[in-house]
Amino acid sequence: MAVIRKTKTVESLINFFKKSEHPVSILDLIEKFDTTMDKSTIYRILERLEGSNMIHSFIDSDGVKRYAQLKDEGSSIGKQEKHPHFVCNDCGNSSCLPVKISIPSVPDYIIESAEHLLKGICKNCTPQVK
Amino acid sequence: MAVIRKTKTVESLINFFKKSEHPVSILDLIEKFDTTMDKSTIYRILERLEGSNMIHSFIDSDGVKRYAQLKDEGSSIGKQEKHPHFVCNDCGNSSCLPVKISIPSVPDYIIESAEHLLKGICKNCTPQVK
DNA sequence: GTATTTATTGCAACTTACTTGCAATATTAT
DNA sequence: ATAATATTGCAAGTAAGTTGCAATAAATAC
Ligand SMILES: [Mn+2]
Ligand SMILES: [Mn+2]
Ligand SMILES: [Zn+2]
Ligand SMILES: [Zn+2]
Repeated sequence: MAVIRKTKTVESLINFFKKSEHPVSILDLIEKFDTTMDKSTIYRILERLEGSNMIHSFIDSDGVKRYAQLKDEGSSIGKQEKHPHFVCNDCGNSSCLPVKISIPSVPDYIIESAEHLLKGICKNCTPQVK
Repeated sequence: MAVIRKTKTVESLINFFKKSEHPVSILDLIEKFDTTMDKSTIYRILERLEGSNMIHSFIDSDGVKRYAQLKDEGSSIGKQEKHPHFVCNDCGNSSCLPVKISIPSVPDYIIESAEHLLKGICKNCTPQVK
């Protein structure tokens, strides 16, 4: 993986990820940076950022790839090489989950890694008792 | 969901799934039935078969949807509403796994369902001791 | 600083998975 | 057999993602 130059477009994207609450799809980004950068640039930058582990991605249940920042030291999730992801059935937002899911051993298969997508209701969408 | 008519194309696909060892992508099917049916027909039939629970699908780690038959009564996996899937890093074949993965409870989230994609080496690709 | 090297960008053209409208056809119901 | 309607093939369309290339901007060497 080649050097990543600190161009304006790269910095905008990095800043965006620093502030972002939830993983976003490429189309979200293309729309958001509509006037500022070309979609091919966005595709290429995301590829580089992921390749150099500054962001990570997962595949949503409809096959859409979503990108999220790699949180920094302080964050509990930052350390985890791999973590499950969550998609809210209500608002559609997704999240990185700071939990570990254990895999049972499966006869005839050697499991090397796993991807988990949990679905349900996020905190924002949960009816609250006042 | 409307009635599913037993047309030649539908029967071909059902037969194919009955014999199939592994889940297949739509593109696999389009190629396989290249001369026999139109791709739009394949898309539409798969939709109907899945809608009436005769097949099921999952999303591969590269976002590709793969379809597999719903096994019949005898099969251990047939009964399971939900099961994890496996993709071999070596041969690329995928499988339905007849195991249950337990989900830890996650604070602030209500988990309603989960999709698991395990990756590793399948039996065929495992070096065997003679 | 200036010159040099090379990564990155925007643009337009392209590829391709997937969708859609519609008229013709095949199933199913009567 | 007739009528009703689900399904099909085809051709055209949509849109996500890719690519080549010349212009530009970063990083590096001087
Ligand atoms: Mn994550
Ligand atoms: Mn399965
Ligand atoms: Zn929500
Ligand atoms: Zn294998």
